[in-house]
Amino acid sequence: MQYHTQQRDTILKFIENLKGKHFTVEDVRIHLAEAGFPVGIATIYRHLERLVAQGTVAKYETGAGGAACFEFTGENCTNEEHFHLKCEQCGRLLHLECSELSQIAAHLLSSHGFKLNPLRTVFHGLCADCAKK
Amino acid sequence: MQYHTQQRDTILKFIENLKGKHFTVEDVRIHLAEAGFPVGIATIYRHLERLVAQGTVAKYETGAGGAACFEFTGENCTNEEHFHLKCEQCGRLLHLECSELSQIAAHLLSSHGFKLNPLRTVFHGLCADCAKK
DNA sequence: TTGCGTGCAAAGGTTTTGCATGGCA
DNA sequence: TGCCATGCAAAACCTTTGCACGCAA
Repeated sequence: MQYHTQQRDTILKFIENLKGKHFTVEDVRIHLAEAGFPVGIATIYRHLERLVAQGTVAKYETGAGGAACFEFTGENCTNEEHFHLKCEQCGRLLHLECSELSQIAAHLLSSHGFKLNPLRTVFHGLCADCAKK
Repeated sequence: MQYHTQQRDTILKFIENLKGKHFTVEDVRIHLAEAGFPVGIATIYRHLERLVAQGTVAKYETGAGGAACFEFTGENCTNEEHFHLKCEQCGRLLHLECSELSQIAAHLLSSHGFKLNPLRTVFHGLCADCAKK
């Protein structure tokens, strides 16, 4: 059973507006605090954990030491074609929609029996901007 | 300038023998301690950091909370076709050599200007064993 | 009233850093 | 001798957990 609390609603409202963008636990905490409704970090972690388990939110672990990134995906999440690129130089996390890339999920499954989770997979490398230099 | 120390040699000898396998800082520390030549954790971190910068060792950050995985690749590292799969259920980090997959690196570069670093990229999902269940 | 949600603080684990000491060149 | 390397301990960082209290149903 799940209660409706002010904290839950406030968190949900904030991250729903970030659909298509990623955020960290700190982002949520700071925003809520600045909005005049501070919420404990543990509560934010607990809600996000639950939302991830439900599939409403995706979690990207972009490397030890740095904070994890989350992203609101919504209930009917069909973004199989949505990938993430993490630049090793500038540190940015970029979004990439590419149908060609989604073929690799099919390949991994049919040829290697591995069921790829695009919502957790992050490609590491150099972004176009940084590669120029 | 870089000095030749016993610690450096001992660490290098150990991880060279692990070529093709991955290891954590703890693995190194425990092995060296059991071998009768304990080395401080900070030293292991500092050496691995340097080796990663040199390109001799690859580092995989397999998720916050868990320890990072390293892998000795050697100087003339040509394993562009070598990828890693991390199972979300059993936690294993699997190696995968697949020429078809290496095409995605080419695609990312030509179509999106992103220079993929296979040595840092980890695919997340369910391994064949866990997917059966 | 029942029991989940909340928040604080403490604990957990990994990694980094400061500083005095020790070893290589 | 000069400088880098080492190791210990402390700190930093993100995240999880224990526990008492508060609030939703």
